[in-house]
Amino acid sequence: MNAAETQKTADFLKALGEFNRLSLVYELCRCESSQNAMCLCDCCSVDASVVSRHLKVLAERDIVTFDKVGREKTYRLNRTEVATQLRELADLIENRDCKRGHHDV
Amino acid sequence: MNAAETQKTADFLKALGEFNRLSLVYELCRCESSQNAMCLCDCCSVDASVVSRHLKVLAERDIVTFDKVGREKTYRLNRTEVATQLRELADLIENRDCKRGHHDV
DNA sequence: GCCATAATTGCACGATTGTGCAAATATGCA
DNA sequence: TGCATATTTGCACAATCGTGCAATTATGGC
Repeated sequence: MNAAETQKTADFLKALGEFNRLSLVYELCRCESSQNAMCLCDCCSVDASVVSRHLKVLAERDIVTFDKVGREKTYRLNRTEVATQLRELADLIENRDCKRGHHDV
Repeated sequence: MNAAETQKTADFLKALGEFNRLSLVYELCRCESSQNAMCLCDCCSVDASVVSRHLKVLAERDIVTFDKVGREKTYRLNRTEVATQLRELADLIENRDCKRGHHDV
C-alpha cells in the first residue's frame, strides 16, 4: 500500500465523510434519474453555492457524474463504482491482504 | 436515513479519511497481534503525540480497540466491524435501499 | 524511592474547510 | 435583445484540524 494509493483512498473517504456531502449522496441514491443541483439543494439546508462546491468535490472523486442539459447540470451517483471501492476496502481490511506489506509475513 | 445516522456514518468515514489515520489502519491490518502505539509510530513519520491523538479518534469510532498491558496500550483493528460498516454502506448505495427515504418510492 | 519508558495533555500555530453573500457567468426563452 | 433561471466564483470569516514541542501522568524495573 504505497503513499499515493493511501492518499487516494483517504481522499475518497474524506469526500464521503462530511455531513452535507453524504446527505447529497443519499439523496442521489433515492433517485432513479439524474437530478439537477437546484433539486438537490432541498435535501440540505445550505446555500446553492455550497451545494455546487460539494458536488464538485464529489465529482472530483468520481463519486458522482454529471451531464449538462441546457443551463442545468444533472447529477447521478456512480453506484457501482462507489460500492466497489467500499467493498475493496472492506475486503482489504477483513481478508488481511494488506499483510503483504513491508513486514513480509 | 435520519440526520443522526448520517452524521454517524460521516464521522466514521471522516475518521478513516485522513492520510496518517488510514496509514495506521493499514499498519494494524498487517499485524496478526495487537501493536502498541510506539510500534505504530514507525509507520507514519509524525510525533508520538500525534499518533496518540489519531488512535484516540479511531477508537472513538470503534475502528480500533485497545488493551492496557502494563504501561503500554496495545491496539488492534476491529476488522469485521469496520468491514461490515463499509459493506453496509456499499449495499445501501448500490441496492437502492435508500429509496425508502422520504420520497417513499 | 528513583529512573526509564509509554502515553497523554496543554498550548500554540498554520492550513484547510464549510459556509453565506454578492457578483459573475452561462444558457434558455419570449 | 432583454430577462429569468441555473450554476459558479470571489471574498471573507469562523471553525475545525493536523501538527510539534514541552510538560505531565502512568507504570514497570532496579
